[in-house]
Amino acid sequence: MPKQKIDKTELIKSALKVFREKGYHKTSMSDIAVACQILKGSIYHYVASKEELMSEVLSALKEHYSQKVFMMAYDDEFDPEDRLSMLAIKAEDIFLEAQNGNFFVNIGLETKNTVPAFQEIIKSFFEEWIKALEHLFKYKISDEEARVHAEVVVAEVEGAAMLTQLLNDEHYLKRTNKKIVEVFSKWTVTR
Amino acid sequence: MPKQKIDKTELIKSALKVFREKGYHKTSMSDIAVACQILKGSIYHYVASKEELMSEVLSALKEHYSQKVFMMAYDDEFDPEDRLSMLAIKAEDIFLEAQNGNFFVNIGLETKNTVPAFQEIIKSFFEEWIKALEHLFKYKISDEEARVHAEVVVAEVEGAAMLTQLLNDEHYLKRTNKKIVEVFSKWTVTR
Amino acid sequence: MPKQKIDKTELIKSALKVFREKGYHKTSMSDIAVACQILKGSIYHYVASKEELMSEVLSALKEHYSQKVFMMAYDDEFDPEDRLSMLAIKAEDIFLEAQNGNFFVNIGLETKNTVPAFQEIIKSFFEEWIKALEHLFKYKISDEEARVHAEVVVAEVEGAAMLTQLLNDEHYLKRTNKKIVEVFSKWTVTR
Amino acid sequence: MPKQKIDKTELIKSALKVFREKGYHKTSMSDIAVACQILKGSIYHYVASKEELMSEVLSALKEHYSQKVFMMAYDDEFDPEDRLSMLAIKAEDIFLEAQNGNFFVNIGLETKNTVPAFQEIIKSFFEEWIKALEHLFKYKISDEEARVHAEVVVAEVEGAAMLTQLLNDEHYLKRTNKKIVEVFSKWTVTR
DNA sequence: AATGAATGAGAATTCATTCAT
DNA sequence: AATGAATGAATTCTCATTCAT
Repeated sequence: MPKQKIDKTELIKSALKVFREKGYHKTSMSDIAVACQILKGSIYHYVASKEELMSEVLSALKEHYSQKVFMMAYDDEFDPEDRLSMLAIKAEDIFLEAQNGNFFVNIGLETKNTVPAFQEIIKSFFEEWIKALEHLFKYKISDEEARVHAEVVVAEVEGAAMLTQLLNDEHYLKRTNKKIVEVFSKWTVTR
Repeated sequence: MPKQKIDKTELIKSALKVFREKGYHKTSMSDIAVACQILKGSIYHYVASKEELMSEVLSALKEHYSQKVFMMAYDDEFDPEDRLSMLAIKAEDIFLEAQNGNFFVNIGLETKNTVPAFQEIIKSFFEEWIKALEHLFKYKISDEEARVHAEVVVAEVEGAAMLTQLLNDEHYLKRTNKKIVEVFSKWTVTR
Repeated sequence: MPKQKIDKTELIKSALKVFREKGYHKTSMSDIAVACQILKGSIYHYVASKEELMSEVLSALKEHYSQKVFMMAYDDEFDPEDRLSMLAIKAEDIFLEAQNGNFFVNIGLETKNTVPAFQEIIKSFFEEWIKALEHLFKYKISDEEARVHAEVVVAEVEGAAMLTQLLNDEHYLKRTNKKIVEVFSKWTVTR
Repeated sequence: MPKQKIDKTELIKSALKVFREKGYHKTSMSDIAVACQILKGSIYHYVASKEELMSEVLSALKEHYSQKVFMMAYDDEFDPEDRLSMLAIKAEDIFLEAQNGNFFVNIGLETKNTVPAFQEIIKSFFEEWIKALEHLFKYKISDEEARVHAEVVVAEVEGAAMLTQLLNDEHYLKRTNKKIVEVFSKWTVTR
């Protein structure tokens, strides 16, 4: 009696939720099955392994960021200031909503030496993020400075997100985001 | 052949090495036993459980930082500039040597929702670090600014360490450390 | 080779056999797995733990006694004398067949201070047994006397079963059962 | 630094306490070591194995009953009635004090099929008990009846002790002991 | 497609026992 | 005698994965 109970998108969404909560190694296929209300064995109709499932989760999430968040940096309909603001707000929302920081960071650190397969996609997430910021900063500062500043900003945000998580205090992340936008606004255009 | 093969300090050192490499959940007691060249079961002479072992590792490491690193911030024999420099160098060395970033961050993020017992000690590590920096910054800026700046610096360093790890490029961490020391030197004393 | 190899009823029957033989603590999940010809791990498809397995065994066995043995005390199609006789015969058969006395007694005594979870169901077994006898005795003696006598009879039978087991001699149990039926027959109805 | 910390008698007493509480299989050498405040390894100076330890415990306890309890049955300084009374009181005290019923029964049932070595001594305990009662009953009834009645009395007491334990109600044991003494007193001497 | 029973390797932990000091 | 570290086998339980239905 085969009846489609879920589709792959739902599986990936549920898996993300569980992986976010418990991390990669501590999440069992059973946990995920419970989360999508199917049986453990059925997961293998959609993916070949736990590792592949996580890869798909990471890809889907990265795609989401690319198209819904980083993309905003290139949208000429808005001022660069507004675009940066929007980026910052989106990022903050995502971090705080999930209450678990940046998924790419969490999984990246946890699996660095145990599941190398995930590193590539995680790397590309950060590259895109840095590039989006770099693009905006180029409106105001030199190409070289823009790259450096983009890297610094990503580091600051991630560092703040981590403190927010480990010290259970949202102010680290909020203050950092505010500062980033302010600094940008104050720059006089030099190019 | 019952004869002292290891002592608790060695066990904790070996455990740290393995936990650093594979994280908490992916490390098995067997992995640790291999690392200390004893049998799995013998570990239970020293600690009651894997969780307790990790707690001891975290405590020992925090103690090490307190006494060998953060302590330097309070050593009046050196200029504040030099003390900050020394702090930065020490921290950088540790991060890069281990090739696995900040142990407290890695374990803290991995176990946040799965082993709450570790959060307290991890929190205290960051508190001490922030306080050490705050103490130094107070030589040059107001009390309130000093606290804020200390938090920012920790976030920056950790963010950079994370990028260094995930993107496999040491320059993030090195640049950040350099910048922090430079900024400090440039401040004219205002108090 | 995933195909139905056993069902839960079989698991419980096999577990009962092994528990009867070796008791609770000395029986390993491995022993039970061997008895049902499945793998150790597979047992956990049916029950969550050894403790739960024993609970299910006790429940199933109590249910069996309720419906196949104690129930006979209330069957109006037979004389009270015959009903008591049938009860005694059934009980004797079961004790002697298993060669291990009364499972509820054995497990109850073994686990009294180590697995309190079993006590409830064991208690209820004895309560039902006493009530069944009490019901029969009420045909001949006062309500109060009937209760006391039911308790005494259960104690006598269990004491005899124990001696039969520990001294390896069936005569204790057989004699006791005979006496109980005889005493009942000799009572002149007083109510 | 070898200093006598305990003697064998103390070891056996402590072991009895723990075995009574947790049974044979669930008691670990470690539990016993804790109870006598020595180290696990030191137990092996006194006994060669856990099994030997239990054997010594059983022997010591049986010896105690022989000399302090059953012996009373043969003491011509008292009336047979008084002797039986004393026996009953002693037995009741012991059962109720320990709150764990009859040690010989508990261990006998638990280890019947797993540690045959204990059965011999357990058997001899019951034989002596029965013989002591038989000796007293012979004052009033025929040799053959005396033996049978002694067996019945032991069964009744043990059955009642078991109910007292499993149903958590002292009245079973107390009522049985009272009855036994009363019945004895009522017998007119027939020999 | 979905089920759910089965697998088998491996996890953490316990424990009786040994033995050099 | 006592210690306490070490052993190694066994125990309970978990889990990713397979596959007949």
